[in-house]
Amino acid sequence: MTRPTFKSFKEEALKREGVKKSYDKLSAGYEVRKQLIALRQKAGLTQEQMAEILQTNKSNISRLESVSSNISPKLSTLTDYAAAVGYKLKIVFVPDNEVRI
Amino acid sequence: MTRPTFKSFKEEALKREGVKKSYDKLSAGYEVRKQLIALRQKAGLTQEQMAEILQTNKSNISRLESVSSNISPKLSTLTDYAAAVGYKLKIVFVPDNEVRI
DNA sequence: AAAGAGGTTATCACAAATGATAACTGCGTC
DNA sequence: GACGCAGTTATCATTTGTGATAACCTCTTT
Repeated sequence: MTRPTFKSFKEEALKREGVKKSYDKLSAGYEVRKQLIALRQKAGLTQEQMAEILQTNKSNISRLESVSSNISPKLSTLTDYAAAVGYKLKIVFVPDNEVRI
Repeated sequence: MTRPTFKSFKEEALKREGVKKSYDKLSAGYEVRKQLIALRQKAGLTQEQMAEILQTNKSNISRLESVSSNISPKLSTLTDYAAAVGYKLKIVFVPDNEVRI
């Protein structure tokens, strides 16, 4: 065998992609939404008040927080939301060493 | 004074928003892009190889990584990118206790 | 039971991110 | 200098997130 180069790397990558595509988008999104709700509630705000601060409508806040929503928000949307309650966003990339069955 | 309620909270929030709007979008985006590039390079991949894994084109990868780009990527875009190099995304909300002049 | 508060869902219009193609730069190599 | 490699930039088409409005649901209160 040659040393691990692009071809093998790509296969591994695609394996990850394939297995986790739907799962990831759901879980990542799910976690974020839970955090959004928690942040807002900790600040003691309603969706409507949140909407007022962010100069939008409560329905949009609801959609953003909604777990069943399968939209993938923009980074700036999350940043704005966080800023509205006095937080900032930190994006961390963690190695994905999970065992695949 | 009454206890701190929505009105005062909103004023503070808007202050944060106003001061940091442009700054935040730049800095947050800037940091992320630097991380993206670092991740890809650590994996020893070119933009073109990255594009192949993600089944897109190298120009799109370049745009995503480009610091001068003022787009705000979708969460799923970052997640996919990270997954391609064996990482997952963790989004942390940190209190923004910075001193404002 | 009527009214209000808090949240959800549907829909439409609009803005913005992404996909795709092509042309270009800079750089090293032959 | 021609060639290939890595990355950039511009442009257009398409997809998708977001803004806005309205109707609805569930509690709670009166």
